[in-house]
Amino acid sequence: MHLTDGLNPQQHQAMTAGIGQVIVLAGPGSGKTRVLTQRIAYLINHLGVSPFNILAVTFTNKAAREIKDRVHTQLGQAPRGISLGTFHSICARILRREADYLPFDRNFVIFDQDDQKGLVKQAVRDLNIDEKMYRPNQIYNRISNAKNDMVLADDFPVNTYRDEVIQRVFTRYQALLLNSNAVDFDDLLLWTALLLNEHPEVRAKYSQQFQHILVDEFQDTNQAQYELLRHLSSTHNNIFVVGDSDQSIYRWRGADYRNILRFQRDYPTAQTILLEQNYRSTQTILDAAMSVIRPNPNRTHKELFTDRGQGEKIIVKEVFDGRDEGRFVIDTIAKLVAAGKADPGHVAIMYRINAQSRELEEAFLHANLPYKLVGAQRFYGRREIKDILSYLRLCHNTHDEASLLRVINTPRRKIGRKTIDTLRSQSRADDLNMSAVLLSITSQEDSPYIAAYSSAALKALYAFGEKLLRWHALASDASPLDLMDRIIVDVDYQSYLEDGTDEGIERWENVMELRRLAAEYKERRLVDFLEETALVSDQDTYNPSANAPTMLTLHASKGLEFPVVFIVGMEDGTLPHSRSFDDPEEMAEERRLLYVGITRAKDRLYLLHSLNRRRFGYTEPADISRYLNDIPHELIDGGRPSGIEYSLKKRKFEIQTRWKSEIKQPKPEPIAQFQAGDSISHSIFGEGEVLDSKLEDGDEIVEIIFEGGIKKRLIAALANLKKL
DNA sequence: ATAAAGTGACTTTTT
DNA sequence: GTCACTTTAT
Repeated sequence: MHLTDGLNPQQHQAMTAGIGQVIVLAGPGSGKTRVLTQRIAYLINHLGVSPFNILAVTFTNKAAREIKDRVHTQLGQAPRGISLGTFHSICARILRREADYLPFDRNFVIFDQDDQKGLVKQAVRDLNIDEKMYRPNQIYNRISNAKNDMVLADDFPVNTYRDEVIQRVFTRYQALLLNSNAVDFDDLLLWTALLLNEHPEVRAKYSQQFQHILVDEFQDTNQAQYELLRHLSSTHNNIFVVGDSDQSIYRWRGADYRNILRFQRDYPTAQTILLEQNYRSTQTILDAAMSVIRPNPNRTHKELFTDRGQGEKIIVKEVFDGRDEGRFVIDTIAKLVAAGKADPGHVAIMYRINAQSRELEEAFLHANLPYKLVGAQRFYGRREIKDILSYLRLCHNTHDEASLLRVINTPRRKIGRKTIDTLRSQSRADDLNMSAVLLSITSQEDSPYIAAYSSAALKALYAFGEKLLRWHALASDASPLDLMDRIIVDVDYQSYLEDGTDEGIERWENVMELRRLAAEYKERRLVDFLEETALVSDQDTYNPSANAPTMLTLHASKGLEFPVVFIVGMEDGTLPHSRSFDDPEEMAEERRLLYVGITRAKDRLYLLHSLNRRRFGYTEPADISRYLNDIPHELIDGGRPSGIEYSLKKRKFEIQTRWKSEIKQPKPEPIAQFQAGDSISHSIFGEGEVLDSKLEDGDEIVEIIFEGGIKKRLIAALANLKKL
């Protein structure tokens, strides 16, 4: 296949643009990834650029992988030597290589958000600041925002006393990070930008290597990332960026879509290319999307068009509450599938906040239907996974206090709070870190720290310290897998997890899953394993296989597409979220968020709003989202009235009475068919014994222990149980 | 030193 | 209603 096959004139223009600065403003579904990959292939094949001289940056590993795969296909071989990855991973690599210039060594660990919050808390405590007044969470946000804007602790703007306190915490926090030989997520970008800024020779080196720079999702860059790109392109100014300011949804993380304007100002000779033709959605969906985004101020309108035709109208559905919402979604999917109009795997259900997934999940569980969840309780956020990774991190870099604190008494090994406090104060007094004190106690008979402990405490510390020394020695040449196995055996992690509950078994299975991942790093170093596990994102957890509907936040939906999309919770307070009400910039972002969601849909779009919404455990009446009124009636199925004609109170009443009459319908009261002691068989789980059976909400819930000791709670009407 | 019981914040979105 | 963290009891 020739490189230019199937490209429209604008895409072709972008691909073949000369060297220099190019900005591609790409509407949703306009083939921007395609342009990016073909551009890379073009550089290599037509301009004879060595892959070694190309840098392509994305925001997620998934996007990076996708581009890499597609370039591979395009070229017929892997682009060897190309630098292609997320901002964070590219920066981590540079920092390790250039550690000599930096205040940490090349074995630094990367602190994730949990570690960061814990460290802020630590800093607050160290300084004897009231945690109630100065919430670590809030301070963490201020610090993170400052770093994204390239503001260091010394330059932190102080306007109030509170700012002054935050500045002190910031300073302390940064010192603690270095004490652990660690950097946080924000530091990866910040340190790299500072490094390039302050060391012309390093800047020249990388700028000369990366002769051609390509950036995906440019609207999501923050100040640090922008400066980074400026430095990296400083000797040649060959920079090709792709973005869409209407899809900028990470403002709260420091992203600034105005970087697009800055780019055009900083590079007045930049070529601008507009991609407006959409290859994904029906015209109806595009029209709805445009009607939602149009009211945003200060934007250049893009007229999205497609040759796919009008397609189906949009369905707007009012439901009574979250339960009703879930039932409607499931019912509708069932009907579409039965009619052969969609596969379950073609469906996405999107919401504003993660908490909304719960009621939807319950609906699926109740109906006994499978689903996929993106993000939420992510794999790498699980306790058992963090435990094991902390062990590995600690072995790799013993200075890592966050990891030490996590594992020093997990599983319980009689090292309690008092012992840990002593360890901490000793380390602070001598300006060391806690591991250094621990290892001193372990390996030096005349260690000055020994006297402070009881003999029982000393014994416990000694036992752990010795293990740590052995693992640390192993860490330099054993594979990640071997080290992990050694640790798991040495601390008997399995019996710690498996406490006889289903949850314990599940946790152990997760550890085994991590073990499988580690096994893939046989030929690679521990540091690579740790780095890649630290930098996976929720969005990377999306698994397109398995034929089941996907639930995800609107944020997580960016970059994906689905034939059928449900957007639930279209209510003022949820979408737009009430936290955004008082800031016009944030309100504009809420619109963009909905715009992103709508434009994920290829064929069918359902917008649901509920009359009642659960908040803080209590159900409250909710108002329809203002955005629904911006969608013209003719796009909506049934020509449903929108705007002021729409009488909310009347509708509320109708729906409530309808709902009541529905539930009043005499449903035959089921009689419990099973009782404790019955022997039964199940098509999947095999034979088992009933432990308990009770009626809940008109369903018979049976608790069964199957052969092999697996306990399950099943709904009798759905589980198809046979009495034996 | 640990397990149990109680308290209070929290819900926006995440590399 | 839930989680994480703190206090209290053993």
